[in-house]
Amino acid sequence: MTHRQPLPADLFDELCPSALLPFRFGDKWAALVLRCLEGGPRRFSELRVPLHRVTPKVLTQSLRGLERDGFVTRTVHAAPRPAVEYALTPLGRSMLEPLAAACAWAAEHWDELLDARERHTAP
Amino acid sequence: MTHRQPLPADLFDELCPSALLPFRFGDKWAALVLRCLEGGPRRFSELRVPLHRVTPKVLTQSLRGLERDGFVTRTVHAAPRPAVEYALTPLGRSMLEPLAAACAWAAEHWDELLDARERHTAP
DNA sequence: CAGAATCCGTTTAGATACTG
DNA sequence: CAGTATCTAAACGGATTCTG
Repeated sequence: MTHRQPLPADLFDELCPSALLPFRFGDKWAALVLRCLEGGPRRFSELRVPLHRVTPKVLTQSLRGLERDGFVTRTVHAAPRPAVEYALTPLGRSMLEPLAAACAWAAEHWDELLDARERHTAP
Repeated sequence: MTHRQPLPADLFDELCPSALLPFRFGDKWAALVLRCLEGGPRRFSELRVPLHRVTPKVLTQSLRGLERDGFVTRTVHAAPRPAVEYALTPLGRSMLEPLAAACAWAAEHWDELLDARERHTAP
């Protein structure tokens, strides 16, 4: 016996798109945005500080995507002064847990990955 | 007090790229490929079956990326007959756990997300 | 068998500047 | 303040064809 269990005939029927979703549930910055909202609602300009390397256009895109998928809400306050607040929905909040697990993994294995990458380019 | 804790000044220093990594650690199919290798080494043509919707080029790209980052190994066997086997490294295997958590989340909340998306396009 | 080569269309990101 | 508008560049994904 050279091989163990057979693979399913079509992984898309089995896993897709659910398996893909958490890894591509939006755009490049979605994960970071969600984490920024962990501590409570934030305004656009507040989010721009930690994400200052993301242009406003891209940040807006990201937020729109997350809003569309039900991860965050967008609330406009006219008074006392113009402001827009983004907040996590229960769905968005429920995503924080697997997200944190993935981030913890990354933090722990980041070095190994960099080593592997370096070894690959300069053997 | 309108707001809670302050956000870090630069999320990139704090989290990036580690926070981004698990969500974009390669390409679109990387997660699926890793899951295919969970049960043991597989040959290219074996992987093509469950991933038959991915063209060989893209699958190769994916595998090369995973190899570069130390998630999988690529072994060429000349005898008894030409074959190439891909297998998980310990690093790749360690990724399976957070991956499974994320997939479980997706399976559980997939409906909610679809609902949200539908409600958004057709309110 | 296990890809490589080529071409191509779409999506995504980023820079820059401007506005209700 | 909270974006929008434009433009450009790159990445990504896919179809097709070919090869050691």
